[in-house]
Amino acid sequence: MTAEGSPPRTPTLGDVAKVAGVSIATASKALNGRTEVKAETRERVKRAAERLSFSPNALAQGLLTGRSGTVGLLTSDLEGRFSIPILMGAEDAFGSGKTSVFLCDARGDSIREQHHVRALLSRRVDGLIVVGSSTNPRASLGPDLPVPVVYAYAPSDHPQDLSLISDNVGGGRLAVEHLIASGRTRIAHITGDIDYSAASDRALGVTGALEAAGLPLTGGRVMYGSWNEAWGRGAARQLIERSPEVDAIVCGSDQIARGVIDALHEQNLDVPSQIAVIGFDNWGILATNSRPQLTSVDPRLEQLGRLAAKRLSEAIEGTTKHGIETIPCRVVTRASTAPSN
Amino acid sequence: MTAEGSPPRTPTLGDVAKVAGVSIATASKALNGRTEVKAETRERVKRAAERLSFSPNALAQGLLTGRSGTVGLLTSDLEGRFSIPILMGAEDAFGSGKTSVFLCDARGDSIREQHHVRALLSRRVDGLIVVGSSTNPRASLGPDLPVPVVYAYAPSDHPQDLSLISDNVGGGRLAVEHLIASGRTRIAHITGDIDYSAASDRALGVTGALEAAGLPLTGGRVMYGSWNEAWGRGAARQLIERSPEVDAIVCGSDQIARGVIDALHEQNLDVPSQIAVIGFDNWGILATNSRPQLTSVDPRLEQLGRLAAKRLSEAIEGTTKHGIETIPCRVVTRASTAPSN
DNA sequence: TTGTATGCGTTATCAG
DNA sequence: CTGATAACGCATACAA
Repeated sequence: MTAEGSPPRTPTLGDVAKVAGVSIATASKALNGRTEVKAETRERVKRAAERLSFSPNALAQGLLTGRSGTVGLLTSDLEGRFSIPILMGAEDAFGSGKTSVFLCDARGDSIREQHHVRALLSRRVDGLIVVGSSTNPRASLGPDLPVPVVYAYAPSDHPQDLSLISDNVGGGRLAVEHLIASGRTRIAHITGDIDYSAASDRALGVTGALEAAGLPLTGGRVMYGSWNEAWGRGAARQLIERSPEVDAIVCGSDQIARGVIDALHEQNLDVPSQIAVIGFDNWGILATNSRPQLTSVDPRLEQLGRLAAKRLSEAIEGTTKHGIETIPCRVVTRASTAPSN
Repeated sequence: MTAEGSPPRTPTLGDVAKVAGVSIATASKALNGRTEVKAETRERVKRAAERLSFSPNALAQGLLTGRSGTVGLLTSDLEGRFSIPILMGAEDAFGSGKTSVFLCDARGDSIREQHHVRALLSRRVDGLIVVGSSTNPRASLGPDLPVPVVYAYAPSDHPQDLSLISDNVGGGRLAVEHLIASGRTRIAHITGDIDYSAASDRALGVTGALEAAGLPLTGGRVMYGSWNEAWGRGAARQLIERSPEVDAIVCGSDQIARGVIDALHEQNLDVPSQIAVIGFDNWGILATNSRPQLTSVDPRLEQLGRLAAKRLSEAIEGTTKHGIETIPCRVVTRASTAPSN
């Protein structure tokens, strides 16, 4: 029982000092591992802190040091499957250290975004990560923010900003190279909305790799459409009708790939023995539930998030980069592209 | 050009006061809408603040008031599809107001969780939301935290805590009632791992509603298995073999439902004219890409998140609740359960 | 080696 | 109506 109904505030450094029988300054030095403190005293202070379950007030520390140890993560569509892995990677890269992440979802509304930026700045975040909802460039937050900003997934439209994106052209190329290595030569490409750079960039990689290998694009042209299964089904049917010789299909997304596989099954075409299918995104829940399981190009979004955290930390420390930095994709091989023989 | 190489610090209230030609105290009152300020003075201060793009230092405010205006959101599996909508709902419910959300992912590791809790407490969050990764009860953070805690999705195992969950029993009931209303009478139930209360609770609702309607459970027993498409396919095949009279299947998840529909198509059974299928979770990407589109029981996770934010705010204001609070599910009707005639 | 004093940016109290 | 001044909790320069 404590002496006189003392209010159960959360303990301060002063409380620790009192218990340890030292001054606040000494307590501070002891807990922060400064050398100018007798070992025995340090022990006493540490025990006192332990006993009170003292935890330093980060607000006070931040006020004093000018560093809050927090960053803002501004996303445009949490429900979208792209933000999440990036967010996880970033949170992870920061998490274990001493910086915490404020999460803000602007719902694609720029007013709300401004609102969030203001709130974040008011909380004196040390930096900002802006995660876009598509691969298309997005409006810059502007050059005159008081803290560094890193853009991930959707690059900023301002070249002076630092943007981190995965290499979609390279991803398309990887897909084709993987299929060729699996013995395929009559390769078609079914993808999403042409207005998305994710579609056009991947297509660029696909056609480029085919050219480099001296192979034609089966079907004669890239089949642009929508990012969903229905388009995958429809496009696959068209393709089979017009180019029955096709032996592999690069799909612009895993959803499209699911639709494609569905349609091929309907036509009694076996995957992969007759036609190989490779998706894009490596979205686990789709790829592993597919029958057969779906080989897919992985844009490594989590790694993108990690890199964003890293670059932001560097910028906070003073080392600023500019322009667009790209990270390579990789192919995750599953059953849908097994060699046909 | 500023007078003499003045350092471009972020402006403080003092700077605003100086520009406006008033004292700091007056500036504070003017900006905070206190009445004891001449209208003309207030205008002058506001313009000065505007001109300097002044934003009050939330750290200082928090230090003074003892309220940081932040909460911690502790999740166990960000990649899981359940945390995200809850997180969105919570972020949304707080977001527009004056409280910001710290996001922490413990990756299901209780050590990491403790670590995060400590960090959050150090940042003087005003409260905590703990989002579980399954519907099964999880370990309480304990009764002696200095801030209120609300558990969402996974209830705490400590009855004194407040837990918010969706009504899975009711959801199972709703599914059956929906099918009966659509003219189905020979209803089976294929669901996930029996060790998940999500499975057993929903099954309870299904069997309860059937009994109440005087109908048998087609297939004779609840078919427990795994939460994936493969099990849906396998179970559906078994079911058709053993109980070909079945005219509707309640699935424990949308993934299972996708597998079920897939298997039915393989057997040339039409959905919904011959067999209706209803899923659970209302996971958009699965439900709307299914063919036919999938009717599903929506656990309203986003609303769960909103409620969590609301309850936490109330608790922060001093009104604490205990025990388990349940929110009702709802059926989202799509093509897969259209009446057969 | 330890303690005292100062200030970080704000708000609230009180005196002018 | 306005302006000094004292906190809030902590880290440091400096004095002892």
